[in-house]
Amino acid sequence: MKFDPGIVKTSFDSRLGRLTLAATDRGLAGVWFDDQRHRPDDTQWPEQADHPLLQQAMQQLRQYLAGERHHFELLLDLHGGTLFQQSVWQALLQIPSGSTTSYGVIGQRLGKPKAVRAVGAAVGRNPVSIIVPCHRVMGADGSLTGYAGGLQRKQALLKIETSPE
Amino acid sequence: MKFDPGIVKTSFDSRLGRLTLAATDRGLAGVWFDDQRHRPDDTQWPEQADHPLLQQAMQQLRQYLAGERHHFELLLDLHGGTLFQQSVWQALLQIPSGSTTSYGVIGQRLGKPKAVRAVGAAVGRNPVSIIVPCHRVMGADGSLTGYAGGLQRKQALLKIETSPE
DNA sequence: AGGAACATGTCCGGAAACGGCTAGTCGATA
DNA sequence: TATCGACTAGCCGTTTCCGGACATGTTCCT
Repeated sequence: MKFDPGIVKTSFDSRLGRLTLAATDRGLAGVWFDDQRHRPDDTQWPEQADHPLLQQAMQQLRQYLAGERHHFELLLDLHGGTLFQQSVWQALLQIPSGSTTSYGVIGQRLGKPKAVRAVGAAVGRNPVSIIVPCHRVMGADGSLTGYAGGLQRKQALLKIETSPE
Repeated sequence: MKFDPGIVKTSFDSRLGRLTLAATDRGLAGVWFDDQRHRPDDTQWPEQADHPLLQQAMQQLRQYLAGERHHFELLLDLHGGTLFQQSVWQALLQIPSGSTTSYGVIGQRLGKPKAVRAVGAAVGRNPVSIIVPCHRVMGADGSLTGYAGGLQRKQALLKIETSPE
């Protein structure tokens, strides 16, 4: 995955582990757990903790993880990634908080009912964890399948979203 | 490769095999392992063991191989060889002891980024082994590629240069 | 005079492997 | 029967890997 040269980042510790956020001049481009899979090499990206968008994102994430917020209001930059991946990520944004769907359903919505595994792969490459809700995708039978940040975290996120208050 | 008619030579046994040294009145013109490739026919060259330059070279080589010396102070005569070859050999002299470079990098430095194979060929024709450090050239991926005196020796030389003391 | 061979590196195309899947089958249970 | 678990074979975009073609200066051989 390729990222803008003008990218900047910052990190903070959350209840689910340390998170790193990245932004381009087009919007929020990434949110990764430090130990998750498919994490890009961000060693060359300059740190800029006072970036306004990163500040907003950090605050909204804190609120969300505390159960005080259910959806995000942030400008996203999902330009990295192939066309197919982008369409999958867009589909993820349609899943309302508190509900889930399956890889097959997403494939159907994209008009490629048989590209199920490909959907799985694309979901796994989602660069903006939590905010682009890749954790709301389950197996067709409702089973907790996979998560780049570990099933533990996937379950925790779902629990936050379905908690009564 | 053509050599001066006034050339003289001498030989000695080293830790890495028997070495033959040759000098013209302009400087040290050659250092070859007896079993290496591209070795000139020196049968007609007169032996002159007490030649001062050859004596100095021999001593410095011994010190180097013992790890007691890291760079050489000798007058070199690299007139044999084409213009291109000479430019390559000059480039070799720029590589500091203890570090390495690649054939491609040398090509770029010479302004001929695509003449990589030619560089390889020229490096292989280096007449002054060890002192003109052709052994400090690796493949682009860091692989131990080739050496007229055998990869065994190439590795041994690199090890000497990177040894702590 | 002409062609092959070299101590390489880059690029490109195609083949194969790899997934955060699914639906179907087949026995083994209660 | 009805259900469940284990196993299988398709499905498909992406990534990775491998093989070939090409560029370049010199030498050696015909």
